[in-house]
Amino acid sequence: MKNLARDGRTQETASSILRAAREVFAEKGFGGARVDEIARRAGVNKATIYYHIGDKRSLYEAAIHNVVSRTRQLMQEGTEHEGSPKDKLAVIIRTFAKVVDENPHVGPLMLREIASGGKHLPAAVLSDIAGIIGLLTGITEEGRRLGQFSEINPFLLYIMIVGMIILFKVSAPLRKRSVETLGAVVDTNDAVAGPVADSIERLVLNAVRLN
Amino acid sequence: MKNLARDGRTQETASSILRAAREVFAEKGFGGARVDEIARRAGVNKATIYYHIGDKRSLYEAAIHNVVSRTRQLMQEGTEHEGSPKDKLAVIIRTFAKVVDENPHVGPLMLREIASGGKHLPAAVLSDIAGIIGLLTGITEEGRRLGQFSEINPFLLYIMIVGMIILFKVSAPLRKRSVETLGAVVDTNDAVAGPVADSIERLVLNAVRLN
Amino acid sequence: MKNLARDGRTQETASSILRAAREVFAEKGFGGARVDEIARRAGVNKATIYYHIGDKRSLYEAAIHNVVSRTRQLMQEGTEHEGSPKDKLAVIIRTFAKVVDENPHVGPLMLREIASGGKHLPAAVLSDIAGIIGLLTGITEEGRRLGQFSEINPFLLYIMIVGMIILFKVSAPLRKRSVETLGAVVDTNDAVAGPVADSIERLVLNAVRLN
Amino acid sequence: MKNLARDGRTQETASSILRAAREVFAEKGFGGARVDEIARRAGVNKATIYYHIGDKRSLYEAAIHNVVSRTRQLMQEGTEHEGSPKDKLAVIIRTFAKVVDENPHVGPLMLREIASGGKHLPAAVLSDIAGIIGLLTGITEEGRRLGQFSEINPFLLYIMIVGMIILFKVSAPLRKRSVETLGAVVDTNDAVAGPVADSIERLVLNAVRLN
DNA sequence: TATGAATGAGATTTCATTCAT
DNA sequence: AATGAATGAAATCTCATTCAT
Repeated sequence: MKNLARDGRTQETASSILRAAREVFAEKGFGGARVDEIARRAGVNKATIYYHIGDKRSLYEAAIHNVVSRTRQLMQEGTEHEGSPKDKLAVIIRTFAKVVDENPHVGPLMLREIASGGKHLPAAVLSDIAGIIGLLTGITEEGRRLGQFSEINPFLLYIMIVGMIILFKVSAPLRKRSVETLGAVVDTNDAVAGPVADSIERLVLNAVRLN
Repeated sequence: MKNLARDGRTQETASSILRAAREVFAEKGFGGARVDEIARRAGVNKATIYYHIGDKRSLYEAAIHNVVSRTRQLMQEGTEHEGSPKDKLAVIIRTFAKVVDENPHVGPLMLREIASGGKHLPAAVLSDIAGIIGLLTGITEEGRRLGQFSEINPFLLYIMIVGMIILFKVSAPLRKRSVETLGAVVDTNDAVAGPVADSIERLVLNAVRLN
Repeated sequence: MKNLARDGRTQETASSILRAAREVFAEKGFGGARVDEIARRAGVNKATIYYHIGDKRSLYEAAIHNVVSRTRQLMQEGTEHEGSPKDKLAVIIRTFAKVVDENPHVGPLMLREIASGGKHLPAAVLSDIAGIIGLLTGITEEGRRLGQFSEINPFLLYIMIVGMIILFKVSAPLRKRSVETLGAVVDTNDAVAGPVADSIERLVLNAVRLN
Repeated sequence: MKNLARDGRTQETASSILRAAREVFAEKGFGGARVDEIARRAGVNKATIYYHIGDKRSLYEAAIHNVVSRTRQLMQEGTEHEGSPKDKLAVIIRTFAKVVDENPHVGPLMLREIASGGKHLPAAVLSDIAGIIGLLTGITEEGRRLGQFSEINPFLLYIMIVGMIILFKVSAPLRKRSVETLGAVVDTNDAVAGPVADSIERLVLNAVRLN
């Protein structure tokens, strides 16, 4: 019992640190994030971060890994029981849209990582990404075998899906600012799951279908 | 005569600073960039940067404005003489692909800006972006009037075009690393102008056409 | 029985802590030593050190006292039954050489202490040193009374004996490194008991004899 | 003129930093020294140390090198014009005694370095030490050729000379404290050049002479 | 008796910025 | 127009120590 209680606390501390790290790294990027602020938001002493996780870069890697591996897992689970390749693609899109809606830090985190060419991605994360691409490869191959899909580069597909969803999501503030400052008439809706995901789904299915 | 020579040198100094700034900000982001490194890459003393341009933020804004305003200008010029909305869209896509191919720092710079919600975008840059969206709005409206396009949110279109091109471009190192580390079989081609831009063009035209 | 067993274990824990402390303080000095590392080498939790011994300074003092008092005791015992002043000096030299050979941490520990002027030496240690000097004083006085020794400052004698033995001992790595890096041709033997102690003995007896 | 003035200031800054570093490292050892205190004693901002010299370890190495290379140089110069091997040895002893008297930080610095086995000595310093040992090797070889000296290990000779002088010097506070605390009757004189160096000279010449 | 977790205080190092020249 | 030197402020990281269990 004692150990359970202790482990519970430890677990809690570590995950509140990771949560805070996700937030701050997403908002400011690696270089702009301050360990001090992460500690403050996690409600722990700065040294506690070093005790539980390690230096700033380890913290960053843990945060990213956390997010990406969960995303991959959800996608994998979601597609296990689906029938047609089309349905599987749809599930992937909707799953990712939901993840991004529910966790507002996924988008910026992944985007920044992409922007720096994944130069600092730890192997674990890279392998998660490869896992997702692997999923897509399986789906497109099955689609081609069944005569439903044209030939498509799974990496391009990955970028299309993940990229567009993330970009839509993270561009929300920009869209709002455009409206306010410039009077532009654009959608200022934040949610990507729902109509936006539907558009993207149609777009993607259009893109891969045999014509 | 003296003054002209001096101005010439001044001009040179300033633009080598801006070039270095683009590079470093693109690679590291605002927070990760070091004024020291920008000075080193520009081949000038750090104080010279302050003399010519100002503080770090001004330098960042100058670098980004530089890039975005040129992009907008090229798009505008390219579409002025084109006929159909379809052709105009195609020009925009190809222009941007070319810009991104020729200036490898545009992608990361813009991506990071988007990732932080454009929180720090100076008004000048915002208005350039609005200008581009305005271009797209004009094109889609014309397309609808002519019964060629379905209704489409110009901001979504902007994201589709700009986002996919940039994402493809910046993901080159990641794709390469995937290949090396994980044996994935993906396209490791860097250039986006050409076949990739063609794919994106088809995709976009598919997306906007009336079905 | 239980208590004895417990005491036995306690004893063990405490002495493994002291052993580790000697090691680390000898290698790194007081300022360079880390309580963390001492705990690791002792195979106990850091807090256990505080429970058994106290803070870093107490630990340091315990470690040094441990070493010096044992040295003094051995010297005293060794000279109690010897006859001539010369023999007593010889015993002191050989005893110290043996102590230093058997406990490689004595040298560095004492050397560092001397280097900082004994500023932090606890009274107990100082009194042990005084005891050793007292031994030497007794021997030189007896030697003078018997017309065998010239007048010699016992502190200088102490430094000669202790200093040279320690210096020879601790310079072993430096000698080795000189050989490897610079091709110097020097003795790289570690042991000081034996021929080296013999040389020092001759030197010291030469130094104190009436000429 | 401008440049000279500037260089003068730079030179001054750097050497006041090195002077302060010698002091503090000598008093506290590497681990116990604080960069803050070195900056304070040098009368400069902490960052200035990093600007001119680098991190703490570089600073330490610069300080040691500074001291040891000067010592070597003085010994070399002093023995160039002396005649007999005996005279040369005497010069070396007196030179070193003088150096140690005039620069109170040499002793502790070198002693601590020896205590940690020279583990962190930069090559430059090691080569200075080798130079000194080389000097001694030359002298003893000449002495043997002339039938004046017995065979003696130059490294042992180095330790005898350097070690005893340093030990006498740095033990001054300990001696004083012994007197005060324990009523011991020992020499509390600080200077090593003079009578003490004379004793050491006699001792050393005794040690190397053919008997 | 022993420990994992946590932390306050302080250490080293970095960096944007200024200034005299 | 340009720079080397210098720095204040703040960043990252460390570490001796304590506490609840």
